[in-house]
Amino acid sequence: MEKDSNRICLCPLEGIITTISKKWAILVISILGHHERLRFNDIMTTLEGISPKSLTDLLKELQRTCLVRREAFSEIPPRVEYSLTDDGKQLCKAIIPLIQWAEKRDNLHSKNCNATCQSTCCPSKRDI
Amino acid sequence: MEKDSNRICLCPLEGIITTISKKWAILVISILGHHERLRFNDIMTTLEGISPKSLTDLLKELQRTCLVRREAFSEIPPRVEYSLTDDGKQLCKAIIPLIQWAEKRDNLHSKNCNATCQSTCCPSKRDI
DNA sequence: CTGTATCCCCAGAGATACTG
DNA sequence: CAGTATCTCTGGGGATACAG
Repeated sequence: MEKDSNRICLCPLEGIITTISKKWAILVISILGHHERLRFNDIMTTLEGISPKSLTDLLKELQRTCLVRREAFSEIPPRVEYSLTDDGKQLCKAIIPLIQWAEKRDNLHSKNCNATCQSTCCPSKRDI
Repeated sequence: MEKDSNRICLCPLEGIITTISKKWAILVISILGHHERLRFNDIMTTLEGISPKSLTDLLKELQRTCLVRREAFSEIPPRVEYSLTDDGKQLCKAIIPLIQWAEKRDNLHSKNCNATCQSTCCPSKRDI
């Protein structure tokens, strides 16, 4: 029982958890983290399966929590670009240990991840 | 765009996210991480507000995913102790950067976290 | 192209009462 | 003490069609 961690407050985490635990959220963060800026449809097609409503809902939530920035250009046809804020980029880094832990654990528990990933479950692996 | 992270697969994370994003999940993991072993009622009272059903559901999920171990003793009255598995302990460590990021961010965005924590929102701060 | 506007559905979470 | 058994209800997520 280390003294330092005793002082850690879980409140802020609870807050952000409600955001990043939303479906697709981490995927969007990660994908944006690897592309600098992306348009609505690019994200849609990369995610393969998300509905426009779900994606706009999510993007709004991510804007609200200052993780994602939205830039609209007054053109015809309209162009909108999404990118991570500095906060979003830091989050991207903060979850790396979690991803690595999950990956290591997954490899220990089952060996079929690669097979699955090549097909449909994980578009991010191909596109990131 | 770093080459290494390009190879990271998000699949396993997606899997674990569905578990740890459940309400109370991270709180339970953290609390167990700081107490070695706890009984059902201890967790209940520490969490302040969770119903027995929600807690059993969650504990079952955490056992299913090999994060928490359950030990039952054949006594009257019955005694059951919960503790983290090695996997659970590693998870506990893996989310530290996330917690720190969230905490730092929370301090930047609003200064009233401490006030809130002292009251009701964050029993973990008192009890961990 | 970038979204809204609707409608629907059910899994997750809570409240309450009860049991071995 | 450590849970089950029920019931309820909300809202997140999806499908689809449409709009600026």
